[in-house]
Amino acid sequence: MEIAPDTYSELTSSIAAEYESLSRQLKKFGRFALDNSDTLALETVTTVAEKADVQPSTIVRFAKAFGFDGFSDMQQVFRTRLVENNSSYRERIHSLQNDEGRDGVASVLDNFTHTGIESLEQLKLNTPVAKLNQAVEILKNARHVHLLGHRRASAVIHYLHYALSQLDISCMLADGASGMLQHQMNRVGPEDAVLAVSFTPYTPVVAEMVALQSEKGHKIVSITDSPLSPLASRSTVSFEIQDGRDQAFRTLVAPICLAQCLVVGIGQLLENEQTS
Amino acid sequence: MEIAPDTYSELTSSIAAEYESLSRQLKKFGRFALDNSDTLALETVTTVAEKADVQPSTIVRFAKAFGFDGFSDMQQVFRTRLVENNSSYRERIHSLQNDEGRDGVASVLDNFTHTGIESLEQLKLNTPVAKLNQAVEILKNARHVHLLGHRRASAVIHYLHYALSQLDISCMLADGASGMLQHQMNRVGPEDAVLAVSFTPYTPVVAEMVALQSEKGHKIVSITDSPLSPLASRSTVSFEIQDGRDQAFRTLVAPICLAQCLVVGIGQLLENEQTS
DNA sequence: CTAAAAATAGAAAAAACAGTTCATTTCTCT
DNA sequence: AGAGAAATGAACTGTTTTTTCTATTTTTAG
Repeated sequence: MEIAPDTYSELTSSIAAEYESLSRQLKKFGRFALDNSDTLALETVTTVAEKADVQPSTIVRFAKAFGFDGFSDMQQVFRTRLVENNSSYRERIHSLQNDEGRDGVASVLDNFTHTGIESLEQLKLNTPVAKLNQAVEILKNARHVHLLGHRRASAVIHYLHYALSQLDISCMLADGASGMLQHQMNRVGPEDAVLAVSFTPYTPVVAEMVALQSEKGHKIVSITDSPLSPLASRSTVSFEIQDGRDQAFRTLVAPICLAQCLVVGIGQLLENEQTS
Repeated sequence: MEIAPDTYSELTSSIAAEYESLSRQLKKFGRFALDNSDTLALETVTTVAEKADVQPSTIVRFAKAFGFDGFSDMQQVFRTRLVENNSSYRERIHSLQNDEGRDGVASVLDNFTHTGIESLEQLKLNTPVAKLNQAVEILKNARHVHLLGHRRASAVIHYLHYALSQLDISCMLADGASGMLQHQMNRVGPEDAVLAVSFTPYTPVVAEMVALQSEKGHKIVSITDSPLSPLASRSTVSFEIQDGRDQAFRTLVAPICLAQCLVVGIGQLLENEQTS
């Protein structure tokens, strides 16, 4: 490496490109640097070294390996980034929320991050803790958890399938693959729980299944988008995530976040039981 | 002044409040400090002194007048501002995190909504529009889009599968169901594109598949979490979503949002073509 | 207008720091 | 398995940086 990168993105590219040719400690620090650019920008070598759990000399060697004079020289790159990042943020605030001047795919990004943030704020404000506790309790105690959701909701279901399995909770996708939905749902027993997810326009078959399971008296936790949803009235606990604005900006961000909360909530409960 | 402000906004208020009672040089520097917070955060006393056209000792006296130990102590306030401003942490924290005393599943909700918001802000700030355009272009022009992702990433893949299908884009899940991954990937042709999603710890088989497809010269768009990811180097376009903090709070919120941006970006392009 | 008090500038002392050197460990190739 | 090479860790050194101190200037009050 002869010539030092002079922008942050050049530096990350360089690190990524030469990563494999680096030695053990240099790799370790490279990873740290990419994940902690703020620290690199502000702290002293000694402090950075402590946080990255390497020797200060390693950091200087790292810097030299990428063509810098030393740590301070490299640090400039991280500092510049911090300032520029920051000023671009201010500019966006300045041009209000509609982000004038950004169009095409850039405005799409702005819009979705913005509505995503809004919907997370709504999620936090509108989700009753009692419901969360109830749902977590039901799911934790279930012999099997059956995951029901089609179309948009299938993303949420698949996340739950993965995450619950990690917690050693027995769960099965009722995704209707190969036309087996009926069979999959017939296996729900009285000690099981159904976790159903569905948004407008509610897939009829999902609504039917929920109704059926409800009649059988099975426990149902549902994530949906309105108290008027066919899922809401039939469920033991239902979370209604208001999507707010128009259909064009309906986002899965809040449902995914809620799903994650449920999983971690269960995880905590299980931990507590183990330690006690 | 007895107690030092510990946030930037507190400091500005203090300066404003006591401005009139300050001496000539202290006023001069106070004004400079308010107008050049970046300089204050990054440069040394000597440098700041030169730029502000005062003596270093003046700056130290200024700092002490506002209750700090000295320059370094005061500088911390400017530095934390630089970092926190980046995620507009301060503003959001007021609306979100005031809920101390919430514990159990309530604090889980608070934490995840909070980190979700942070990661969406990071997404918006750190996603180069050029990459977005490039990715959208590739996916739109592909004969078939092959969706590759396991474990946590499968949620993203399933969302994409649903959403791209809605746009009448031919896409196929390469989810490795029934051990068919190899076959599924063999069907990728030169006019196709692969959309791969993977996060730490990268599923080896996914990384292998991406490497293989890359060698064949096929177009690959990837969503991952670090420039050092095995996906990043092998892809035509790769989005690296910094997860920031510790594993416990890794969230799918940003990847899902990005996926949605890609889909809508493609949708817009298709619309424009129809109308023209 | 003068004297005392406050503020300021410059320099010198103290502290912190980056970068280097060298002994030790780890890796690699024969 | 052993010798040589490369990488690593720790202490050390020369600088830079911060802070304190003092002489000088400016301001204020009698």
